[in-house]
Amino acid sequence: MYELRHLATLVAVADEGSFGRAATRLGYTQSSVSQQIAVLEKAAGGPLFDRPGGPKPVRITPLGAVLLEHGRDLLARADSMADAVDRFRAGDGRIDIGTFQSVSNVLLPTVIRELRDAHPGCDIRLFEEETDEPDLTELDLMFFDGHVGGDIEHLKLLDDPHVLVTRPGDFPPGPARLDQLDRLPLVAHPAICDQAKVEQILQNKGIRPHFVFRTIGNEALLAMVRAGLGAAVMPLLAVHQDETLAIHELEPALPPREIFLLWQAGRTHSPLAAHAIEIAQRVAAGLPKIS
Amino acid sequence: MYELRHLATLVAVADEGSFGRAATRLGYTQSSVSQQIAVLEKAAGGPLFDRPGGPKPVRITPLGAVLLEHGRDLLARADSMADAVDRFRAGDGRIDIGTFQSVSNVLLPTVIRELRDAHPGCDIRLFEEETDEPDLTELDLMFFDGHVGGDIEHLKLLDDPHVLVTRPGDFPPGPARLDQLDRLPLVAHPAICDQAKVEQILQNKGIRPHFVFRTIGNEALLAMVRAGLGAAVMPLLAVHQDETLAIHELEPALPPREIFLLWQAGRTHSPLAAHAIEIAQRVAAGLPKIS
DNA sequence: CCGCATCATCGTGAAAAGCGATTGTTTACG
DNA sequence: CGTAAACAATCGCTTTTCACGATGATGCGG
Repeated sequence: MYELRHLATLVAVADEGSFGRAATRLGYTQSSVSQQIAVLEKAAGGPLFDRPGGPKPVRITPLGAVLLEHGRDLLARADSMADAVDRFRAGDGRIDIGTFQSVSNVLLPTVIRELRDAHPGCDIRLFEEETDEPDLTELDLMFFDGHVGGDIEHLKLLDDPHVLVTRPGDFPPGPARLDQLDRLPLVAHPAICDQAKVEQILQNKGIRPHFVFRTIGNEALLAMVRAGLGAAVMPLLAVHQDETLAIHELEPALPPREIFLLWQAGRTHSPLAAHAIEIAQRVAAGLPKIS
Repeated sequence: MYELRHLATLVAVADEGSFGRAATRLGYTQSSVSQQIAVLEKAAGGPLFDRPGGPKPVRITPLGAVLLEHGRDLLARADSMADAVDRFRAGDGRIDIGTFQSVSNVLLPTVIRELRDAHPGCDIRLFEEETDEPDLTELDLMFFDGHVGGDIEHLKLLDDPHVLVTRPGDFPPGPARLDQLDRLPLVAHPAICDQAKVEQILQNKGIRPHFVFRTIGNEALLAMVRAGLGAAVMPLLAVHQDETLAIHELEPALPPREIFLLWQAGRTHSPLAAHAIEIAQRVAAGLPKIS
């Protein structure tokens, strides 16, 4: 089998026209170059250079030219492979991140921006699926608001408290008592993932809000609140806060929505993924609480 | 430096999902595969596979995927290189042959046909230059009608006798005496190469033909003979013999045109070139004499 | 005919590749 | 819960390869 080292020697000899000069260029001795060429010639089945003898430069044979042409190509590609590895280790490369529309309206953009700033050459791909059973096999990382079975490792990023969102005049300022939700007209997310858990808890407490509208879109929910259709119980991070809306903590507090970062157990992270995890953790820790 | 052997192992492990099965496939032992991957991992600077332990298959890491992708490409190209070498040794490849219009009207087509039949995949390139100083540096072989200085090896293919060509009625059948050429209207090649030597000899003997037309084209010369412009003294091989022309040997014979096959001294021939030399020699030996 | 430049070859020591056996770990199955 | 099976890592060892320095062979130029 041909080896790259031998081909590098072949190229050096062809370039220099001399075994000795090729040896100098490569940091070998002349005899070593002779042997390497001999190995190649045995593998190729014929002489690769004509040795005129004396001070005349050696000349490639037709057979040698065949090997030389392919050899140069191979070496160039081996170099580009080494480059690709170096770039990857430096943080370049691709990362596939899974997310959910209902999550990370606040978190993800910040993480992505920091990641891009740190690794300008990287290729970040986002995959958004609304499902209870995420498929991590094709992803490096995934944001998710709950636990997941299987061979998954998870890192808890933050607790996102549920709040009541109303029009400023429709509800007395300050915290809201949970039982005040009973029979209240509410808009909310569809009853999947985290929302399902919230409604289960309310039901267990005998609290029956009146769900008048459901949508997956956070902005649509808030628009409905502004339009007076009803109030909203939703995770704080899903609320784009401004003066047209009033935020009320709940008492007693509902269990917060827990936001996790997931990845397949036992998997070695790319530098990019490792950095993304670190950034996500830091950004999550620095998020403002209820304002 | 990465070596092809290591990359082949990497690919086998990735394909098989197991160090042991990769070893079986490659004819190694499992421990050897472990070591090869370890070498690669040291070169790449990180793990290339996640080893879950137990019967679970090993899985490529992102870093490993980078190496794997390039490695497959490199190995495929190394294979194609080995193929190219094999094909070359079997007689495929390219051959560059130099020729002259005034030579090889008979010889070259036969040689080319035999060569193509024996090596259907080969690439034969012909270079025709009318010059007294042929340049062999870019050619594998060259047909030529004379000696050449420099580092040239030569193989004499055949003696091509000079003959007198006339219209059947214009000259008594049978051999012609050389002195009969004196003052005879002749058509001939331009006075270069072989033709120059012929005219030198005639002049030394005091024989002064009357050259009424010169052209490089053999067919044009013969057409002029048919048209009655004059007779022609030319090498036999240049004559397309038919009943419209009469061929006369010369007495005493002029030194024949010698046709050589030339190549640069000390150069290793490709199988194709070696075969071409052998064919040319055989075809030349089998050529018909004066008919 | 003798230096000069060059490549081939040989002997030696070092590095590596490969192997077999063993150990440790994880999974699957009773 | 314990055991067997599958698997990779590791260790000691042998064989092969690699690289070197020295020496010999060859063709060229004065």
